Amino acid sequence: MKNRLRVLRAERGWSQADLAERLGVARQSVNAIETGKFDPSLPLAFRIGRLFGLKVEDVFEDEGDQ
Amino acid sequence: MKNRLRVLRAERGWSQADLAERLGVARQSVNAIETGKFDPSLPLAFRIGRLFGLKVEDVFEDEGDQ
DNA sequence: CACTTATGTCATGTTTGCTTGACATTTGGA
DNA sequence: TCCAAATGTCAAGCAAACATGACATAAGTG
Repeated sequence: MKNRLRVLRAERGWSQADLAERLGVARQSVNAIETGKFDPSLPLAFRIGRLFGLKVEDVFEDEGDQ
Repeated sequence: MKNRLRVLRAERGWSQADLAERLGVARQSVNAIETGKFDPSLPLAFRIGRLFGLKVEDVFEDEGDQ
């Protein structure tokens, strides 16, 4: 499950802490998602999509495997 | 987080066990998602969308609250 | 140089997603 | 009516998604 979070965030000039605050999660959670340590929950994925004005599919790319 | 899983499944004449097998999860997990006990993980939400040929947003409806 | 900001990471703990196994209830068909 | 399939639910356990706090490092800026 790859994602474009780092690019989208950088485009807006936000730090990981900025994004975390807007999403209502910890900074470490944003970092972990960006660095691929784990995938967000579905509710969080929806909040991310809503924040960037994108569909979930346009932020996260399913790799089919598993 | 509401979802149309029960309707989509019924349209295809599948039991919860049928759907669970196609998704690679336990029957109880399908039941728990349909009855709103918890939301699926993001990877599982993608598998569900792919199985029904729909976008995640067309299966799950974010209620904004949390 | 000293200081701040951003990022990465580790450790520990709680909550949630999901499992297996079991059992009760409902529903449909023979 | 009897039986089987479908559904709902509970309990116990594991793994993943969070949280908090701490620390290291790199890069910029005064």
